[in-house]
Amino acid sequence: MKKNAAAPSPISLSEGEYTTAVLKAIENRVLQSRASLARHLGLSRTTASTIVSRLIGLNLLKEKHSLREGRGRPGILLDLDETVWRVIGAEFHSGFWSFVETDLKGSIVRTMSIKVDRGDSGSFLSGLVEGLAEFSKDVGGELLPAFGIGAPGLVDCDRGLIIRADDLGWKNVLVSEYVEKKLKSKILLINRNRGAGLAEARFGGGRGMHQVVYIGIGTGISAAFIIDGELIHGTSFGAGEIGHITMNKEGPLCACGKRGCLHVYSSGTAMAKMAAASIAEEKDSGLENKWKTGELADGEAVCLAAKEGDALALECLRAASKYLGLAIANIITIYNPDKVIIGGPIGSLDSPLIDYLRNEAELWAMPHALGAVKIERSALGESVGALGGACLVLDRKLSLASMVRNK
Amino acid sequence: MKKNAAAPSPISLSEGEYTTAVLKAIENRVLQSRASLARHLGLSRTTASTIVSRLIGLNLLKEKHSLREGRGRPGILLDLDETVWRVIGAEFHSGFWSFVETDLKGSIVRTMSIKVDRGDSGSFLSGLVEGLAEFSKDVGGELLPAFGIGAPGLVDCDRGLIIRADDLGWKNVLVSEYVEKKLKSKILLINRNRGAGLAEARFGGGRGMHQVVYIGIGTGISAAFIIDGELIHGTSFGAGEIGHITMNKEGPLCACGKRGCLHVYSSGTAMAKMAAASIAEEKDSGLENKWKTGELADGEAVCLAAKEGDALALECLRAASKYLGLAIANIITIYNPDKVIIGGPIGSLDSPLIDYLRNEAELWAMPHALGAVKIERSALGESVGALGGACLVLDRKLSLASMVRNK
DNA sequence: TGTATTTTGTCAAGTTTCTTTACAAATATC
DNA sequence: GATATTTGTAAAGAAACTTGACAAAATACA
Repeated sequence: MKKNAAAPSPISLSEGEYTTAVLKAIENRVLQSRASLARHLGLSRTTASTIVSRLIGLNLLKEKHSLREGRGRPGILLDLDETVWRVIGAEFHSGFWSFVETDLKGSIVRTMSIKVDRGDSGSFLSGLVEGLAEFSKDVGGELLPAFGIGAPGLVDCDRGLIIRADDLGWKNVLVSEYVEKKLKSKILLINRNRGAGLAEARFGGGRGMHQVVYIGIGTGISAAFIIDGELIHGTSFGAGEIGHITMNKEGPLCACGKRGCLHVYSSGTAMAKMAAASIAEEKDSGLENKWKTGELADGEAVCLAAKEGDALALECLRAASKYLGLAIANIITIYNPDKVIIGGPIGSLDSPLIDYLRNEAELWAMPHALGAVKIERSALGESVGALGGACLVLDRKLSLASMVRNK
Repeated sequence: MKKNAAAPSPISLSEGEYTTAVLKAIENRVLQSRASLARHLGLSRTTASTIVSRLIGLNLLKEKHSLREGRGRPGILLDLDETVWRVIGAEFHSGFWSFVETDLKGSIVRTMSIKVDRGDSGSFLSGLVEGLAEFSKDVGGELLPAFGIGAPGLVDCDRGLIIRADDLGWKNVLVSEYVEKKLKSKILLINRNRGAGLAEARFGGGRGMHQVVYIGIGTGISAAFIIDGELIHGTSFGAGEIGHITMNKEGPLCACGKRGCLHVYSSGTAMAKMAAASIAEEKDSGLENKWKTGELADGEAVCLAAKEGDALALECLRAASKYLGLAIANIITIYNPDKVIIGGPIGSLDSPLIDYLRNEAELWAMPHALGAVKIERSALGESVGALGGACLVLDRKLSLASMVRNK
């Protein structure tokens, strides 16, 4: 019988519904012995046992010490097996490719960074291929056969392409297609800020939370919304673009053509401009020296100066917080999350920014929603965007691991 | 063997994973013959056939005419069976309980409305019980044994209680517990505006859409976010409370204690106040007459006057749209929906409001997100909140129907 | 027109998945 | 130390899904 040529791809109900459920339950640290898994998932102990055996066989789970509690025979604790499989994620950021190798628990075991010399999308792609090939050589375990990539710009996750990245001047960069051809390995693409948010929600301060909002502050501002560990993409992969919400219709002109975007008030770029303007008015600041000696006073420099107590820098942060704090307050009111994580190159710095934001948000958010939320600084380090890429691979660990083992 | 007393309720993987999938596929009008269902869900034709037989046996599906297309034997089209089961939903609104009876497709076949004399939560509850008992008598089919209720205020859907309803002065109204005791039937509770949004997303203009935003405009303003037909509740059931986002820190004082909430600019209450103030300044308006003869010029009256071309009323709508349109623009930018539905007692009126809102939103939303969205007026009629309640019952139609048939 | 081709829906038989029943092992309680 | 309780696994049985076969109902083509 010939197969229907025009057949749509089947809606896969995931391989072994219960197997996925068991893995998820253990990841979420809900319950851990075979018997408690069975109760929790409404399965017989026997079935839970056979599923666990299969997962142990795939090196996805392992047994830990016994759980001594209650009356009868103690159960054997189960946990993700972080000793065998390894995952590679990558992120492109300000001219560099960063790579991370993680275990199944999302712990980073190795990193690498390479510079991409030119700014065109071709160099971006070849840099990625070379970096992945190089970085894959020294993997300290078995590699799950996929790479998760955090890319700049508007990303079509389904088709694996960058629809456009305006600051870089790119359009329709077919990342997955190109890299998959070169490396014969599945490529999973995501916007780097959404990836960072996903990583924070899964492995950072958002762990175990219900609705997480990640606010990434760098040269721009971007958000990610994660519900029960799943990212909200939006209809055309644009959910989270808070940098260009309008805070003030009569505000300064933004690069996007509109007036009064959040971006012109609270981004790293905005902070740097504000500092420069103040310095031009010859206010006293530590930044002045650097500025005069030719160093670029970017948003990060302003934050670090603020941390040292520099009055001018503190004023810049306070001004930026007024608008971003209000935006966060409104997001809390609208969306009722249980965690807001402030991250990105600027947001994750140890500066007074987080306190300013919290104060401002507490002033304007609705009490009921405010009572349910915690606003925290990012807990994960530098490579969080690449870790976000790794999350995409980890989502598929069951099918990837069985693919490797069955061939 | 005694059951574990402290056992948490099992995560039911829904009864028959594939059965649910088949029902969903037919609801979404994706595919309709047994064979195409099988392909779509990755099942054998035999299994699809047996599942369909069971669903037909439960009167959830029925066969329609044959599908004549392509080469071979034509498949038999399947559709929801709207002739047997009936669902009852209810909504409380401005002192009235509204009831709807619907079929499995969410079509309203009968309605009823009763007045609740007093404003206390006791009368609210007894009115509901009496209304449900009364309305259930004349059901034109078999009743799915649950009632879906759209209630005012902040609703805990899991526990079936109104946490609080500030405008009514209620706190901790245990709706489900009370009604279930009286009527021996399962009660499913939801906030009436979220219910309305859910109904619009499922059966109104949001049908088949990915991410729907419903904006309900009445005396207050409230939103609902629906992704793939599922409502976003928020961590503490507060998602959607856009009435109290801050539009202007120096704005007028709101009843909530903050300044410049969307509520004080764009709600029905705000429109009415604006109109009254303008009339006090003796501007010319059709409203003036009604106002002077003692009729309350509420937001709906303002909208209707605006529709008739009244200059003063038009000005009120335009002013209200400036803020609400901006809020909608920002929601579009942040959330990237494919449909924004303007509803509620005021939003669903045939007035110029929708055009004003659209114009304003188009001015301020990010082009990429704007290109993906359509802003439309509510398509469903009056009883949309009660229909939202019915949605909750329809979500459980499989288990409810099999419960009835197996006992 | 008649025959070949294609696709659907269903039956019977076979496979896989999950459950039930039973039991040894490991701990707490009395 | 005896009893009660809970865990993990094995063997047999039940349920769910697949395979292969076939009649039925349409189109395509000679």
